[in-house]
Parts: sequence; structure tokens; C-alpha cells
Amino acid sequence: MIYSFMLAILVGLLKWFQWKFLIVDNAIDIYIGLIAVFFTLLGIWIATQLTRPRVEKVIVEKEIFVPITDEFTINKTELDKLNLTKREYEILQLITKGHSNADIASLLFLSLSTVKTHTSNLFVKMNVKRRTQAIEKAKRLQIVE
Amino acid sequence: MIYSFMLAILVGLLKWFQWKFLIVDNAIDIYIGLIAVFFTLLGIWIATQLTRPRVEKVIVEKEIFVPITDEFTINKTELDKLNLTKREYEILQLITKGHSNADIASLLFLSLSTVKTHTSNLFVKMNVKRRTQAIEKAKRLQIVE
DNA sequence: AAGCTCTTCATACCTTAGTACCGATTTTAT
DNA sequence: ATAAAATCGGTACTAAGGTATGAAGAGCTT
Repeated sequence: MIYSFMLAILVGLLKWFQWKFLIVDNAIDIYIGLIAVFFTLLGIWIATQLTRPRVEKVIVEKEIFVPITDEFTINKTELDKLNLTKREYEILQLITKGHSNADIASLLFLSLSTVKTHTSNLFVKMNVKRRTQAIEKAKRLQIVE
Repeated sequence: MIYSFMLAILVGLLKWFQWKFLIVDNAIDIYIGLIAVFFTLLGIWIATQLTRPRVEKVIVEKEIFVPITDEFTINKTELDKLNLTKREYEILQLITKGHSNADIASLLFLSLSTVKTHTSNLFVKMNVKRRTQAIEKAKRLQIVE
């Protein structure tokens, strides 16, 4: 639309210049020059309108120091050394969470006797005498969270 | 330089056009139109040459994982909340290391009774029922190492 | 000086933890 | 298939943990 409008102006200008050079024949160079300048500017204007601004992206890396997420990973080596059974390890985990033997019996649907048997065997394997020592050792060896 | 070269072409063209319209007087509109189109294109070309691409800096955050300096710092806020006495806190620390009441009595040169009194008061303040729960809570609140 | 908290210790009582020893299934590995 | 390990459960006993209550001295504040 803008361009067609420009063409309209162009036509008008042509008529005007045509009339002009009939009057002043020698001034034709000047008019042509003016046309040249005008259309050059028009071209520049069109170009700036049509061409999207060329954007050159320069990627700048900004270093951000992030503390390693304190993901707990069990020390499998140490855990294997202890040679605990599934049940024993399960019970150890509950012990470290502060559960009593009675609690554990309820949680695992076992009798108190069974839990006591497991804990006793567990302590022998861990080479500790009390559950509090088991907790301390388990946390130190990183075999529980 | 390019522009002066263009002006040279322009001068040449003017002479050519001037000569042309002397020969074919009626064709002036066409020549003017050609001039318009040419200089429009010239303007567009100049514009594309002149406009430098805008440089846009894109800052990309690069995460660098830094191992947590595992310097343990006690959570003073949580510790203050509990309002423990020196002795109680001292005993709590020994409990978390797996010591029995008898051990603690020996270590602190106290009677077993005294240790029991302290632990009992400690558990009330910590709102727990057993030493294992105290351990779990103390570690969770990071008030002991 | 009176009041407060902290500390120490004691007795009595109850609960939980832990050991020892046993028997019985069920899994797992050879 | 057989042996070994793991699981489950029980009784009886001892050890340790925990509660309740009281008492007394030390140190601090008002």
C-alpha cells in the first residue's frame, strides 16, 4: 500500500517534471538529480522498513556456582561388608529413624520377639552393643540416610 | 568511494538520458520511471550496506557445580528454640555419639542418676520419648554433628 | 535477702532394649 | 535334592533407659 502510494506520488512528480522541463529546458539535469536523490532516500527508507533488524546473537557464558545437591548416596561398599540381610537392613533403617522395637514390630507386622532377634543379630554383625551405637555407625559409614 | 563511483554513473546516466530524450521526446516518462526504479534499488542497496547488524549479547547461565564444603555448622536458631542448658546439650551430643547413660556418667564424672535426670529433662524439651528419637531430631535439625 | 535456674544426687518403679537358647518354616544356592 | 541361610516366633532373663519425686547447693538477678 505504501509502495502504491509512492507510485502515485511518482506519477504526480513525473507530470510536474514534464511540465517543468517544457518551461525551463536547461534545468533538466537538476530535476533528474533531485529525482535521483529522492528515490535513493525512498529506497533507503523502504529498505529500513522492509528489512528486519539484523540481530547477531553473541552468547556470553555467565558462570553460576551451584552447590552440589546434597543427594544422599549410600556407601554400598561398607554396606556389603556388613553382610546384612534384607530384614536386618530394613530394621536398621527404622532404628535410625528413632523407632522402638515395638514400633518396628507394628510397622513390619512382626512380633516383638522377631524384631528383637533381628536387632540382636544386626548388632553382632555391626559389632555394636546398643542401637544408639548402630545409629552412629550407620550414619558414619553412610549406609543409611 | 562507492558513493562517488555511483555519482559518476549518475552523471553518465544523466548525459545518456539527456541525449535520449532529445531523440525520443515522448519517451521521457519511461526514462524518469527507470531512473526512479534504479535509484530506489540503489537506496535499498545503500541501506543494507549501511545498517550494521545489531549485536545482541545473550547471557547464558552456565551452572558450575561446586562440591559442598562439608564444614558442619550448627543450626543456632533451632538450638536456641529448644532452650537447652549447657549440660543438657553436652549430654545430647554424647547421646548422638552412641554413648550409654553409664558411659556419659563416667565421661562427665557424674552419677547415673544425674545423667538420667538430665536426659529426662532433655527429652521433655525436645519433645521426644526415647534417646533414639532425640538423635534423629537433633541430626535433622542440625544441632549436632 | 528472696527468688530463680542450673546442677547434682538419690530412691522407687516401670518400660524398653538386648541376650541366650530354642524350634519351625521358607528361600536360596550348590 | 540337599544344605545353608534367612525368616519368624517363643520363653526367660539381664541390662539399660526412662519417669516421678524430692532434696540440696551454686550462682545469678531483682
